[in-house]
Amino acid sequence: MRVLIADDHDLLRDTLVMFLEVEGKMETAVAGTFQDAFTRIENDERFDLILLDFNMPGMNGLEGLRKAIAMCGGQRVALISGEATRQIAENALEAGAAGFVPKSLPAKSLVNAFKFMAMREQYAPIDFMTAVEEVPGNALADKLTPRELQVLRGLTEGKSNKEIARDLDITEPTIKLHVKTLYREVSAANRTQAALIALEAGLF
Amino acid sequence: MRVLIADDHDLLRDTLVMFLEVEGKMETAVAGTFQDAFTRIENDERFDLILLDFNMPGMNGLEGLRKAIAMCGGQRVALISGEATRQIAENALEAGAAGFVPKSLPAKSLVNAFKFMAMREQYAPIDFMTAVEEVPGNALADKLTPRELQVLRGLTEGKSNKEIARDLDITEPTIKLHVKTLYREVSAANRTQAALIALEAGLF
DNA sequence: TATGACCCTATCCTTTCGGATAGGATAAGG
DNA sequence: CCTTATCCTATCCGAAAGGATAGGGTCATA
Repeated sequence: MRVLIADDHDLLRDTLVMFLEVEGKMETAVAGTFQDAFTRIENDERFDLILLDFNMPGMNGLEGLRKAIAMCGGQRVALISGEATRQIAENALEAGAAGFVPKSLPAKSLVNAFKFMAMREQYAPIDFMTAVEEVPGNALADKLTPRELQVLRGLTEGKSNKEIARDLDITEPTIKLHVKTLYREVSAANRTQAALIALEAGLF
Repeated sequence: MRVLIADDHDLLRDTLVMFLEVEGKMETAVAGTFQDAFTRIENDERFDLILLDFNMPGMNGLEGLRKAIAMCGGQRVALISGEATRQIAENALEAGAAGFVPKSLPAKSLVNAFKFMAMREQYAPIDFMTAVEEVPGNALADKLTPRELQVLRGLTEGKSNKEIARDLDITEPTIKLHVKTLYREVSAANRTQAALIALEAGLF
């Protein structure tokens, strides 16, 4: 089984390669940037699994994932990340990724996940996908109406009510109302706190 | 040589442990949260090196580092991180850390760095420490006076001018002055943006 | 001793926020 | 049909925030 690992953290890459070769009897190839990975995919023979880091240089989030999936017809492409949210994982799976692997996964599970994905199954750790969903404090997005979420996004961008009003093409008084009710719903005392809380919760 | 590795990414921890034991002939112990690490330090025998992840649960940035250094008298405590900025690394070293290890370091170098730190030397990768320095936008903390930094911290906590004034035991007009000048220095249009910029830059 | 950097206080004024309240329109569901 | 939820508009008012300016104090350094 042949695996390509693309991650800008040499430390993880080096140790992971060693682990996969010893424990999983896998052949490995590595890349440190998206461009690296890209050229390897173009030139080398086929891989049973391609692992792309979400935060690596050139990756540009899900854009890189989509590009990779599109260009290496049929080869399995999975996402790996230490920081990504459940939302991102879901989007990746929707985009046709072979799976999502958080770095909080034990190394042994990783080997199993790899084999699973190479068999053309879609993988994502259940606890990761469900955990965040049912935490009440983090169901933040569900407590807000679509409109309030749009307003909240504006707050997280440091915009004034007037600016948000212009962006959403509604009047400022309306924005103020949404802002006010939104404060209650996320337990914020002012717009800065609301922005911080939203970011903390992984929204946007 | 005995090493404690505290990181919430099982994947890195597992593979790193294996690597260190095989390549570096080191004994390892692990922890997944700051609390875990804390109890291990309290109960276990002494370590030649303790490695703390900057982003792990309970760590709270540099606060956890300081706590660890203070409580395990004489033992070497180093910081590891995949995302931290040069600024954070510098602060860590100033706080008395044995060193700073970015996850972009090759695994082989890591073994050497560990041995180096265990010999009571202070370690930080030169390229990492110099590279970011010449980016003008990231010298953020250096552009602000100590007082302005205190005020900025208040902003990142979503506090009002009045609250900040009470905290720092100075009058509100003074806070407003610092806030205003601070905006110019970090290129913010309002307090929310200032808070976001500060957090983005890795301050606090 | 003089200059400059930093910190503090203060006043004035305008804009923005944030809260309270009172409506109206629409769509979904009992 | 009525209720409820959501989104919209609007006005009023007090409290913050933000900008401009004018001081005074300390301390290090030239």
